[in-house]
This record gives sequence, C-alpha cells and structure tokens, in this order.
Amino acid sequence: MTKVTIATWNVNSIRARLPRLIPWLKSRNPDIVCLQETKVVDELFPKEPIEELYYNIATFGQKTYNGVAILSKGPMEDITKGFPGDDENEQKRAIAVRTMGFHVLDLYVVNGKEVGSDKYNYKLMWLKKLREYVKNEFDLEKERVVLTGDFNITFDDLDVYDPKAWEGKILCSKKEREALKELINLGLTDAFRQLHGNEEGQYTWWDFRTRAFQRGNRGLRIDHFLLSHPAMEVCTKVWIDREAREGEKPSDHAPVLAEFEV
DNA sequence: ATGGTAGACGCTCTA
Repeated sequence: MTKVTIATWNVNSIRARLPRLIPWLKSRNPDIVCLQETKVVDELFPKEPIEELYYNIATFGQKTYNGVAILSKGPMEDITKGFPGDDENEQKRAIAVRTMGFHVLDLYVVNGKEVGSDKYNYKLMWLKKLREYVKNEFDLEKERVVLTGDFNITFDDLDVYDPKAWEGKILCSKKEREALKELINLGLTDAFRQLHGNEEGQYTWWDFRTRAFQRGNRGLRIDHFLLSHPAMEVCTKVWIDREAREGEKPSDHAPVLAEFEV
C-alpha cells in the first residue's frame, strides 16, 4: 500500500501567494495539487520554484481573473483544458489530467455574484456544461475520478456559519445546491461529509471583507472533493488545513487535503 | 441598502 495525497487550494493569485505556497508544499508534501484563481497567463506562471520541489505542472490560465493549474509528482497524461467545444475566449476554469492512477478534474466554479444576476445564470449554465462533460468523458463506475476545487456552493446549512444570514443568498441558493446535487447524482460522493458525518464548523472560505476568519470562524464550506465510488473506496482521510488561513498574507480559502491508500 | 479587504490592472472589476 502506498499513500497518495491530493490537495486543492484556491490561492487567489499564484504570484501573490508564492511565499505561502512554497513552504506549504514543503511541509505538507502533497503528491497532487489543484490550484484555482491563479490569475496569470501560462507564460508568466512561476514554474521554476515549484519544479524545484519535483512537481510537473499543467496550467490553464488567463490574465487577471480565474485560472487553474495542477501540480503532480507523477507524469501527467491526457491533459484537457476547459470543456469540449469551448472557444479560446471562454473563461479558464477547468483542467483535467490523468496522473498517479487518478483522473483529476480541477475546477473553479463561477462565483455568480448575486442570485438572479447575469453571472448567476452563467454559473448555472456552466454547472450544466460541467455535468454533461463529466457524464460523457469519465467512467465513474470503474475509474478513480476526483473532482475537486472551488465549487462556490455549499451543500446544505451544515456548511454555513450563519444559515439565517445566508439563506437563499449566493453560494447557498436552492438552484445552486440543486445543480451540485445533480452533479453528485452522476455517481460521486462528497468525501469530506462522508468521512466527517454531521460535524459542524468545518469551513474552507472566509470573506476578507468582513474579516470573517479573525472574527470567529465565520466561514462556508465551498471547496470540495467529489469522488467516484472507486476513488471513495480508497480514501482514508479528508481534512481542512486551517493553518494556511492564518498568519501573513493568506488566501481567503484554506487548502483541503484528501489521502488515499492505493 | 450595501460596507468591509484583497488582487490585478491601470483610475475599475471581480470575488
């Protein structure tokens, strides 16, 4: 048996977060890392300091906004960027690779701004495209498939610090939760909830604007590991690395790490 | 009815 650790982290700019990312990679030493909101074109992605830690890197970035990247200690095959049929102007929010015995999809789901807005409708449309893509391109019954990243959706009120304040709001609205449920219903499991039961207060994102972390864990759980059955079967642990949200210049998200015995 | 912070960019947008 060997252990494979897969991590996800919305870094909110790879270049701004490098002083936090590099020491974190050294201390946690994950085998595979899915990054979101890299906010940089591929040519300017700071590859060298990450390659020095023996990672291969696949990037799918754009200027200023969005952007995803996968780091892996193993070789990466079948690198797929975006969804089938996307044109080059489409927002850069999805990248998939086959590495170390897993199909890994790194996702930065649309935020949606406000329920009912154009961005909200784009979010729901994007989630529909994601579902079709996963349904058509991956064998969830037979393969170890890992969908991870910033989903910008809570599953239910257990994932919310103040459910009353967030009721029906963006990240918590009925339509978003239904879209996430429809994705799950393809044959995926919310690995964190599967292994942690109804544990409360487990969040992955805290709003900078309201100083939600410092003011007492006022967060949401929106960064997820959605696993196919063969992946869930070998998953032994999922945990949120709150330490990375503390200290100088953190991202607004904490990393989430999943461990597999394969 | 919409502040607060953070990041990239270039005096504004996105989260």
